Amino acid sequence: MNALARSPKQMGQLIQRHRKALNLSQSDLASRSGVRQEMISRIESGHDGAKLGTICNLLAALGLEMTIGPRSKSSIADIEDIF
Amino acid sequence: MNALARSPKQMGQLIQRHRKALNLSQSDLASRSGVRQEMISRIESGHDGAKLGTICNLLAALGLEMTIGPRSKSSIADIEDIF
DNA sequence: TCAATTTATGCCGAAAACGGCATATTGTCA
DNA sequence: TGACAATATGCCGTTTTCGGCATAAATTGA
Repeated sequence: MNALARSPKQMGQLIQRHRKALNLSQSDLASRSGVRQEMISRIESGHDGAKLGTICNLLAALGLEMTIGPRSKSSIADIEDIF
Repeated sequence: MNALARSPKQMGQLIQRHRKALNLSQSDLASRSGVRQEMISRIESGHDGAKLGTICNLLAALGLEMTIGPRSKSSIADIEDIF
């Protein structure tokens, strides 16, 4: 299922969600991705300003990928984010 | 149409493609997004290490959005990038 | 309850982003 | 060919990332 990530904050939430879905600790993800546990913590908690390369490394380590498309369809992900 | 962006380089190419599709100059996009023309130039030409927030601003100004999903389907975007 | 694990936070230093400005390079069109 | 627009590159100063290490706070399980 694809989820929206319009802001660094949403991106952090998605990374956390998928990490937990894989039953990985931040340290596990850290050793897989090369990104340190402390940074993962900061990124997941909405920390603005992570580098795109860092995010790409995390997503790859989680078996995820980014796609770009027209901004329109209000998907289920939007509604989930409200609550 | 949704396109893959697994790396900062791919992301830059996509931003450039969509900017041109809208007939915008880098300066036009700069004033819309708050990101300076010089940075847009560097990002479009594969500049590693832009901040996620900067990318989000550019995408929003282009009417685009990011989605995150499982890494699997080799889409047309992959094949395009080979050539 | 208590210990172990997990997550969050603080500080340091090196490297880099980014705003800002200047200017070189390239592209376009008359 | 010449003028103008668009894009690329260089430098400076401030801010921030990020690696690295330490440790506090929170969570989990026995």
